[in-house]
Amino acid sequence: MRNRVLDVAEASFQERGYHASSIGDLMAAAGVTGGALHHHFPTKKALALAVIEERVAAAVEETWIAPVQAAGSAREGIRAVFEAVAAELEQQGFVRGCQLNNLAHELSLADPDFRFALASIFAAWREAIAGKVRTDQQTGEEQGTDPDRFAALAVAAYSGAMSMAKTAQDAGPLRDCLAELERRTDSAASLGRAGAKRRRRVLLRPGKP
Amino acid sequence: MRNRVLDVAEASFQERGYHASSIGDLMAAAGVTGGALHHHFPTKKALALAVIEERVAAAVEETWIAPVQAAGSAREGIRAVFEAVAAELEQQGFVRGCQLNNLAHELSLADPDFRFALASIFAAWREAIAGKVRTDQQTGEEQGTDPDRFAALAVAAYSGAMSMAKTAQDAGPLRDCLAELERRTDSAASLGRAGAKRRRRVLLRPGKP
DNA sequence: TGTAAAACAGGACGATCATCCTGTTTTGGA
DNA sequence: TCCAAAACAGGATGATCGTCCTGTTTTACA
Repeated sequence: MRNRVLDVAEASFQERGYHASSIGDLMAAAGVTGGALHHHFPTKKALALAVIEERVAAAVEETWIAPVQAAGSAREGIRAVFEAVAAELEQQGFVRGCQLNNLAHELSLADPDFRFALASIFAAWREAIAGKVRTDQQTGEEQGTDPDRFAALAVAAYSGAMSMAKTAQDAGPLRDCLAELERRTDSAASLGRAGAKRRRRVLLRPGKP
Repeated sequence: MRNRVLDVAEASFQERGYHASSIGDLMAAAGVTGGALHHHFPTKKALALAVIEERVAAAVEETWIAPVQAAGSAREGIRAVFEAVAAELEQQGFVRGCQLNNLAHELSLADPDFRFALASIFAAWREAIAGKVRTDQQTGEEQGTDPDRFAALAVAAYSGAMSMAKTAQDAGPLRDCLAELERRTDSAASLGRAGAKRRRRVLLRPGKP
């Protein structure tokens, strides 16, 4: 029951945002009475904090941290995630945006507790990438790379690309940013590999809302 | 009077967001009665649309488009904007975030009218940078650069860095991303210029909220 | 099996929200 | 000067919000 509430809250917060998600809507969607919800989550803030700490953090872990750590290198991991997310968005035909960024924009200034919880997820995300770069460096790669700065750009590029993709309802910005990151990587590594063909721009069909 | 309403709405939307800004609060802050506000803006949506089209678009024009077009090159313009914004944030000691991104996250999925208005601002922003790159290319520079992809990455990196800066209340991500973008630029251009010294991390004092 | 705590039901509560209404004042052109 | 339109005043209204309250049921353990 508690998990059913978290399920619908997670989905509603991502699609409608925190303030636009009313407790009544969540109760109806989860099939839960007021008393039950109030028992597990005394306030709406408590519910949102649980969503952030239990669901958003897990989503970042699943879609970013684990794949990057499992990849052959930080750069390969980043490319894999960008491509996987872009492909998923194009397949489902709708861009809901990044859960972490959506809530970060709406709640960071609303309450310090929200901000701290969200900031720690950002920090873990960045640190996972930076740590992977440091691992790569032990094999002689990425010698000229500052791990923290590299991680900051990777996270920022993804977050910003998702923001554009959500607004345009088009996964194009993700593919553009990945291509530009890789082109620069190629040049920096002096590989001189020919740039990829110009991708076709996929216009997504509008989704549910 | 109409402008006074737009002033407080613009500020409140950026600091608290759309849904958390009540008409009553805006009326009190602007010193405007309900009748006056309803005369100029029949609905809250109409008010937000006016803020987006008249104020947010102007803010992007002022802080990004004009400086980039006035700069010696696209890369110089981008660096100037990143540094100017980072310096401003550190000086005022508080990160309110990017107006466009804040509203884009909260409103893109809420209403198609909002989404279209926000998407056109993103498009103008990207096109201004891409256009500057094309101008640079006429002088022989940036031959290997795809203007649209380059612009996408610049906008995404800024948007994402601002998102992190807002959540961390620290301008560091902006400086990190700029440094990483420039390092890659240096390598790509084979200039071999020594990387900038590691910047000091400025922890901003908490602001008003 | 007995029992205390946890989990859940379902409605009540005051506050706040966005909108709309009927008037009054101000403005600008004839 | 006249007058119609725009600008503004200020309260009314119904809906919806988040929270809380009093009971009932289920669970876990001794």
